[in-house]
Amino acid sequence: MEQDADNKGSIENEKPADFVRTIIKSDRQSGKCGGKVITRFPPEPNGYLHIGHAKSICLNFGIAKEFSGRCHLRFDDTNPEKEETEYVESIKDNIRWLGFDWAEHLYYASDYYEQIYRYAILLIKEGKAYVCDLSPDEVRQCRGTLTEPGKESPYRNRPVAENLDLFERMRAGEFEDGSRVLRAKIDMASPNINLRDPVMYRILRAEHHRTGNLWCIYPMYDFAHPISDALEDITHSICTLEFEDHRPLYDWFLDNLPVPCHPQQIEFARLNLSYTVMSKRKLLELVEGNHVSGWDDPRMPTISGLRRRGYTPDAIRKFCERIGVAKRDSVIDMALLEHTIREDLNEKAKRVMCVLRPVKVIIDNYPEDKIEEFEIPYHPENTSMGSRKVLFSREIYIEKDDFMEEPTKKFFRLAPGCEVRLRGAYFITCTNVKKNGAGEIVEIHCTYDPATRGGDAADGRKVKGTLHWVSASRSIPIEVRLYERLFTVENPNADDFKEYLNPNSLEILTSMTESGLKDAQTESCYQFERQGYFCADMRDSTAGKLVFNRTVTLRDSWAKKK
RNA sequence: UGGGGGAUCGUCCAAUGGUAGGACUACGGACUCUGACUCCGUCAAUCUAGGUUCGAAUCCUGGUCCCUCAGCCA
Repeated sequence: MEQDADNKGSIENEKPADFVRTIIKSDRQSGKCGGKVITRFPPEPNGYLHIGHAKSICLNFGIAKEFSGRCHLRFDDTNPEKEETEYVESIKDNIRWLGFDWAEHLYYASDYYEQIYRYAILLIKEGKAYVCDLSPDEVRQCRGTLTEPGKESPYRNRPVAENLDLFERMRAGEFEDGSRVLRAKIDMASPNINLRDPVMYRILRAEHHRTGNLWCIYPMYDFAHPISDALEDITHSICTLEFEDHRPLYDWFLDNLPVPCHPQQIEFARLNLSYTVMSKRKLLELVEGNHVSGWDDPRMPTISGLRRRGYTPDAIRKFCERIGVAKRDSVIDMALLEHTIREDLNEKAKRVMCVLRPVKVIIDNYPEDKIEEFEIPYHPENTSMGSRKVLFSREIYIEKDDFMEEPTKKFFRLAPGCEVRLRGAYFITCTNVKKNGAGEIVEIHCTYDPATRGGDAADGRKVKGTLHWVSASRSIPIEVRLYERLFTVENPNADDFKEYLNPNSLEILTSMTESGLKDAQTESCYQFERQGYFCADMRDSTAGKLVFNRTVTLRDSWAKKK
């Protein structure tokens, strides 16, 4: 029994399993479903996937892998009014990009329409479903409230033959949209409102993204979902907490239908992240209200947005692993996501120098037409990443923030009379500054020490500060997009959430970087030293002008001191 | 005020009757050709009141608070 075909990626002996894995483990031990584990990720193709979906994807695909099972991708496309092919394509892309593979197990609830219909007929024949002619409004009124039971529909006890006839004519298109529904005959007095004769089918003349105009009746989620799961031989149907109340209905349908198996529904708490919103409705509003540039705006918590921002699949998967899975409502600190991407990129990203907000430095004792070449490693801790050549000249740019005319006590960057190191090049000392009429510094004058070539002093003297720099004449301009959190408050999940939009969530700069970066591939990530991690934008970069998105800043303990 | 869930450091997750532990954050410090990374350290929690027990975050009873459900959405 305990043979280890299931060892690869197995978690069975590792750190404490979450409650879902604990259930699955014990199901396997008891031999339930023959020890098989088949999960599914069932998105509705009515929007883009976000990091919350990534949690579910990692859970479902992760479990399948760990238990040597499989995970299906199934589009839950039972509402043609909202669903589009554009969304199914983006969803597939996102899942593949995250590193998961559904192999040949790609399904659509719409593939099961005929079977679902036959099951409905079966329920009618057994007197467990009926056609109801009440209007939507009347249905609502009869449903009762949280504290009062509902009233039975006057159509509840229609003869089977009449129900059969009516339902077939519903399918045939004889009735108007909304004029009738098929309902399960369960219990109008149930304290669980989902059991008060829920609607199974509605009449809806809308073109479906896959079935076109073949159908004018569509099954509801509650009816289609358990059947779809069962038809696919799903063993564990993992969903979010709000479906907990639906589980008795899920089970009722499966118990009353001759389905091949009865999957177990397990609910977990959805992901919430601080400083952002996660509901599709709110994200859609941001897109449609042009508060962001689209679903893939780098400020969006969508998979596409995170990708454009420079997040890696590895980091997202790691993040999902770290946040855990439980049943209590929670809000994950955005700082954890940021920590995870820093950790990943620290290892992977090549270091280069880019001066975000340039100010000119003139090295007065450096020959006017001399150009030197310095070979600087791409990564201080990983020589296998190689190195690049950086050109040095008499006039360079440094960061505006790296100079203070009247330095504060702990400031150990450039200031009049102070010596600093230019990364990989020379020590320089500031002699004086030139200002314009408005009092702004336009030139910083320095001298360099030829005996510090390469960045180390022959006499062993130390400097406290090391600055990044770029040759004024041999650097290239790039567009840099500095992103910050989308919202100004930790929890913007109120109706007026747009009031909390951060007006400074995007700042666009023209910056100067090493000329070698002109060949940067889109989506490649770099660390701009002392600034942060940046990623060549996959959409707006052109041959003439590269655009870099700031993925995340470096931790900055200096900024905190200030 | 019906039903279904949930309450552990500031935040997330563990501990399943036997020393409340880890991660993130924050704050110190060491190191440093990135004020990064790394390393070390500090602060910090069992919703509440009873009960069972040698022993309770865990079991029992009462209370409190939070989430969720009244779509022909999923």
